[in-house]
Amino acid sequence: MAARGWNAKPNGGRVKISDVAGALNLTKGTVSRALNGYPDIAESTRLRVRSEARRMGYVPLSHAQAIRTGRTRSLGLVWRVDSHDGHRAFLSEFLDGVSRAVSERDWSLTVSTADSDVSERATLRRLLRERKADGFILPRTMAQDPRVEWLRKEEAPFVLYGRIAGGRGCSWFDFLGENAMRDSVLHLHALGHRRIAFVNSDPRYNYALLRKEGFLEGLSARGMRPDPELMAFGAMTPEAGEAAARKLLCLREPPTGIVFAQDMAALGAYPAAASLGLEIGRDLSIVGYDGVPEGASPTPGLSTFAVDSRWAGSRLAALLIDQVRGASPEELRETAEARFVSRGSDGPPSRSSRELAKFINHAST
Amino acid sequence: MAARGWNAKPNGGRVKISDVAGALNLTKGTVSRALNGYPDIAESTRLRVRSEARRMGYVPLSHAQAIRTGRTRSLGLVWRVDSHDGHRAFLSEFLDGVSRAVSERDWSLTVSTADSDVSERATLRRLLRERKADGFILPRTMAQDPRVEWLRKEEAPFVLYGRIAGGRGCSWFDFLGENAMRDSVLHLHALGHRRIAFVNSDPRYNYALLRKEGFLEGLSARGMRPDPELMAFGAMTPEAGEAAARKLLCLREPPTGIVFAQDMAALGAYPAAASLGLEIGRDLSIVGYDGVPEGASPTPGLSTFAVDSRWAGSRLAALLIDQVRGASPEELRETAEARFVSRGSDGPPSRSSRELAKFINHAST
DNA sequence: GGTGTTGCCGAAACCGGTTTCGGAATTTAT
DNA sequence: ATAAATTCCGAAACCGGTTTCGGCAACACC
Repeated sequence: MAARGWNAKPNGGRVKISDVAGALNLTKGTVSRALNGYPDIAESTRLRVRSEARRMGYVPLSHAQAIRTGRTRSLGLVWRVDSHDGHRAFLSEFLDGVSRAVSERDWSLTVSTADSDVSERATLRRLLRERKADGFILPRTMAQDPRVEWLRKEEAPFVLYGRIAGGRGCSWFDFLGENAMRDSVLHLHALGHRRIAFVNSDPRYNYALLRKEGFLEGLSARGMRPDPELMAFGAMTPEAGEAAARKLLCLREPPTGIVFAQDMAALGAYPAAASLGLEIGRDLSIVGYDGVPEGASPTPGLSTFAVDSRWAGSRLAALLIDQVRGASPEELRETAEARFVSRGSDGPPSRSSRELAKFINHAST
Repeated sequence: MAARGWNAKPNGGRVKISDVAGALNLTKGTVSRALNGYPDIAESTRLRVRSEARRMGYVPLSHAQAIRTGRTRSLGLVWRVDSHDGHRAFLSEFLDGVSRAVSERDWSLTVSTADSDVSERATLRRLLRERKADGFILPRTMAQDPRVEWLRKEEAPFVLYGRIAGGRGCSWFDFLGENAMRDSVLHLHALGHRRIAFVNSDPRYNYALLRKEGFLEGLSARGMRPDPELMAFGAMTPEAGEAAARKLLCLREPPTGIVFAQDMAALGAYPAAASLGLEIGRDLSIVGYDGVPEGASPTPGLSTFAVDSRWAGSRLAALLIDQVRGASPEELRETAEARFVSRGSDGPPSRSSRELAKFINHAST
């Protein structure tokens, strides 16, 4: 029969630190130090305080703490809404990952949007000045990322979604897209493809550089030498992907397999192939990257390396919280592998490159 | 030559209220009252304070205010990630709308996710107890919405995205989906369609009920009487939409036009039609609702009533802030019309219903 | 048995605001 | 001219925590 029901809920019903202190015949200062791990509290007292606080359901008001500590126990996320790449499709899952990690630790998440570098900077500044965030999650790392410089100068904690070259003092989480690109090449080679193209995305993003390396690594691992004609870049939409695919297929030696750095671009290969009378998965094999849900719709489905955005969000939040709590940034780096999802857009080539060229010329005349 | 540069930035560089007070030879209490519109401040003083505060770039720390006022100047949004309907596609734009409205007013947005009613409730409770949000935006109003009851009991401000029947003390923003449904019927009728079906979404959502009303209203406005066989519901995905469309088309008197309550379901009509040898826009006309980007991809594109999610988010945030500031909830209700986007999936019927039935039977045998 | 240490906690200042209270100066009423 | 009411601001308490400081015991040391 534990003596429950003693708390008369005088104010809004919330249990405050002085309530806990009163119940234990301690002062609020002592309770605070006990809960925050100060060394000048007897271990026995600390335990008493902990259990009583839990029993009473005491949770400190983060903004009341913030006034003294300057920290709000909240993370900031500024989402770019101007670009139309495939990332937006993952927002829901990414947010979910962040939100879970954050909630589990009794932190919270402040979200804002921005439509340009300028407004993004302004938003970061505002959130920081008003202490709405103790640190930031920065999606889509760029090769030259102005946010990094600025946050470094402000001494604000941050984690990058995506690695960055020479990232002194930077934390990140990233998927090893280069491995996926390499494996795509190996996979297509194993299926019999000998002429493999690469459609990259915008090289301003750091991951694009890495994925290109991976693609080249795959080629050289199988003794194929890179052909500049087979390397395109800047494709982040179905339209751009379609144009790139069409251009590649109209070469004198067209590829029988194309590796795309992004699913959204890879989806453009479907209309491109259709307009040339090619069947995807037979006449032309394609492999994507990202795992967007739209990849499951076409026939055959898009084989791709799927990325777990929820996991990314979750890890980024965890890393950032650790950093705010004092961990050294450079030790907070994690990577993971994308997972291959076979759906039918890849298969043994029905024709060699030369035969394919003939077929295409025939069909289009 | 205004005397700038006087502020020596003793602490973290932030201008605090006592700095403003010091610069004006006033006390911080007076400055606070001046800025917050207390009546016992001379108008001349108020102006001096305002301009000096602006000049110095003073912005109060919301969590420092919160400790006394209990309000954080932040909105809460709990996003459901369990269901797979079309709404998730709009998250990015919706967030952008909310974020803009919120930033303009120097408020902020706390986002969390939930995957069930239980966890949503728990999240709301947590955000409220920790004062992470002064009020909530509730997406996707349900006909019987437990969140409404609960928040009412807690006396927490909230706004609904979607109307609710008998919404005593409720604020909302909503698009008049019923008008879109009605207009879809009128539009198809004007094109010559005389047998028009309706594929609704989950009737647990309140908007589904309204849209059904709108559809029926359209029928009766043109003297067509509703046929239960032509009314389906529960379709929120392409798969479900496909099944519903296929079932409708295999009726003895199939519809020549189908009105879908959601684009995501309408997209299922494409494979359904293709498998029966029907050409969309000629043999079968369809009209959707929502305006998801995927609707532009198929051939022909999906004609639909597009909803401006950014605007919705923006208005909801504005309404909620007004409510937190003291406005009466029932006066904070707004609606808007969805905008018709013609893309080709609607057209004059190539055949009558009877002829269509014959054609389908012929093709499938 | 005095004298340092050490362990542990209470008291009080503090963070950056808001709000109450009281009183001086000015205006209005008598 | 005096009393009463008003206007307007300073002083100080307050919100719910954190952090510093000092001192009382208990213990160790010589």
